[in-house]
Amino acid sequence: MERQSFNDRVYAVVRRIPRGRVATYGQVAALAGAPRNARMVGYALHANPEPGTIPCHRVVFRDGSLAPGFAFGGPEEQRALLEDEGVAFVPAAEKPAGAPGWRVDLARCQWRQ
DNA sequence: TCTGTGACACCAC
DNA sequence: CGTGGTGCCACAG
Repeated sequence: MERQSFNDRVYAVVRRIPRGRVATYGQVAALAGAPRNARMVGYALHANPEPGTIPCHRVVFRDGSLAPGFAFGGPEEQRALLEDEGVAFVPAAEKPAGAPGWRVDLARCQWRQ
């Protein structure tokens, strides 16, 4: 049972993310029990995303952006999902560049236990 | 058994 | 301020 790999624990944390809220890889990693394993979190979701069970689209970068290219087929699709859940977005002009044009407002929608 | 790799995060220049 | 490189740890071959 607790024999579950780190990967499985990550899925449990991601599943805990409430709708309309987002969490960063680093936060998920911390909740999983490894603040330094942020990389592992992404690897875990990509290794076994279990579509429909794990809302990986609620997991974003520390900057509020998403994984370019590995999202559901486009960050645009993910943006639509998050917006539909009630997540607030901010234009890239509001913050440093780097994102495709928008970013999740972590200040308002970052999941807090 | 060991090596390589990887949806990140942080620091340095 | 922007970009690049490194570090971390666990899983897969």
